[in-house]
Amino acid sequence: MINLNIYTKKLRESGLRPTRQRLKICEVLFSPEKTFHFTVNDLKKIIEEKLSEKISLATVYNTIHAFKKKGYLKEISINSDKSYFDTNTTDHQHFFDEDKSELIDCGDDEIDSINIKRNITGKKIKSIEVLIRVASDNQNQN
Amino acid sequence: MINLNIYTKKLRESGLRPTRQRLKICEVLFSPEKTFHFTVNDLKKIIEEKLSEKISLATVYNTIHAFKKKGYLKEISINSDKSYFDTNTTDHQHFFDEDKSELIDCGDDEIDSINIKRNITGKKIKSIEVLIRVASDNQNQN
DNA sequence: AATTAGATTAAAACAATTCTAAACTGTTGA
DNA sequence: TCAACAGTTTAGAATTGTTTTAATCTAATT
Repeated sequence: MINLNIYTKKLRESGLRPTRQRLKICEVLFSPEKTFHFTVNDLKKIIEEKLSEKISLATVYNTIHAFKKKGYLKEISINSDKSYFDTNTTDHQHFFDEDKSELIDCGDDEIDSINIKRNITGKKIKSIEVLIRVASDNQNQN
Repeated sequence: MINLNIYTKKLRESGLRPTRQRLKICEVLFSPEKTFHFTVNDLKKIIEEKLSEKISLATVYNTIHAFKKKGYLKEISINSDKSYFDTNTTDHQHFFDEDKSELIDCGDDEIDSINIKRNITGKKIKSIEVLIRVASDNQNQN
């Protein structure tokens, strides 16, 4: 399998050994042509149901965290009980569909670049995150 | 006390009866000249320590939620274990100081207005939230 | 004052995440 | 190749923020 080396490399670069479970995580995260958004539970389910590999939550969490730290994954800020991750690590923003609790990418060409005219003394900007909340027109918006 | 009527009004408009505990919450939230950011625990502590009023978490939560629903408070999206609220309900954005886990207001004049060039079919934009993460220059940024 | 609808509370329940400790496995070096 | 070690997996326990519950209390209404 051609991808195995790529996965192994990503794992090693993240400070992790390539184990059976972790390679399955890589398969899910890094083989699709398209990037996607997921929660930890989504990922666990995919691995157990589609790839028939038993995996514990702890393993999913520690691998995800290492990838995030290394920059192979991004975490998206939403007020939600769960954490959402994105396999697209390039600079881009998101819509959040409140009806479906689902993230939608917002291309750089779909939003004007953001210009911040202020500095916090002694601090450096680490990231600029934009979240555009959307919901169906006719919805109760409590 | 002049403010009592204002507090009572806000509570009633939020569908709540003005009780001793809730009036204390109002005192904390709505009497300061300046708006501020807080977590539920911050609020509980202030009420118990500064105003010497015993209050249960459940009461804090239900009151905060009613105020949020009514629009008297805003919740800020941060990836954090806790929820952050803002007594400033006008349209504005935030810096998040990762060193101190602290929100800082970003005035409308400090950021260019955001222009989204895309519509999600059948959906309406509910809000546009910008979070600018900052941290001290020399910090390990794991 | 009595009634009632809503509020308060401590404690239990809950859900996401983190931690733990024991069993297991990849890696290294003899 | 194999022993030994360091890192990994796992189930389950612990933790944390938040929500729910059910009993008691209180504000509003009569």
